[in-house]
Amino acid sequence: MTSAQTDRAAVPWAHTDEADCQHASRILEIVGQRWSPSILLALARGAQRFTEITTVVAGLSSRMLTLRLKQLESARLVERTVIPTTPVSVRYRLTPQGLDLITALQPIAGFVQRWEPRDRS
Amino acid sequence: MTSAQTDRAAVPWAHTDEADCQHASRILEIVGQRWSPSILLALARGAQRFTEITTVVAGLSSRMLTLRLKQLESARLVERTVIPTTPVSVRYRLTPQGLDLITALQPIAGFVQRWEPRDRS
DNA sequence: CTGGATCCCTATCGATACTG
DNA sequence: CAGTATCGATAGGGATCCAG
Repeated sequence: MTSAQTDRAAVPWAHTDEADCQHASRILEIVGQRWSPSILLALARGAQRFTEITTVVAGLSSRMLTLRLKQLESARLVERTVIPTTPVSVRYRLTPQGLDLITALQPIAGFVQRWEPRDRS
Repeated sequence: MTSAQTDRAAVPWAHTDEADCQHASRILEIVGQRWSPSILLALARGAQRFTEITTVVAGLSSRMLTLRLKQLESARLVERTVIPTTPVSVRYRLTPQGLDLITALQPIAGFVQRWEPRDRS
């Protein structure tokens, strides 16, 4: 129990190096942004239209949604499709990568449920 | 069911509700902060002293470390222990909750390795 | 060694108004 | 419907200096 009482071979994060951490940080900084989780959740649940997302996510302005969607799109988590009707409609969908991220985020939900004080009525 | 073509019973995030999302957002906003992942990683790998962390995490100033540690502490992810030597030394450790968070963050590392383009310029 | 206090610049956000 | 433009307030972050 001197410096590291943990077994490096047994714990998965032991061989997470700085480079991985940098990469993970970028993802976490995107996902950690305000509104990002809510937007991803909305998309995961089937929302596709711009206005639909602003409706589902309470308090989200169109301005912020635009900003977030651009980020998520350049992170290749969300795909934007323009359908040339009149007027044009735009559809947003999670990419396979985005879906994978949602899956990777699931343990966080579990963590929250384990530790967050549940108010039961 | 309305417009969701997904099977609610099959996909785990389907029954993630807004409340869970709010809770998860708070965690993600903390973890997504600049330096937070690096600090958590440093602690997970055995760093305990203040200066040790600033050394391990390149570019991290004492000011930012102070701020982040306070956040992590009030989120109950990190525990601060003062050892009354002369001069006093302070030890930071991950709480069980903090360790659990690290574990919950592991899939993110997996995600990154799956999708991040390996840089071979 | 472990921070706290300032300064100062920038990024971010919300509100509002406007457009094709 | 799906955004863009602008503004003002605030929060974040780096640099620097200081203190117990």
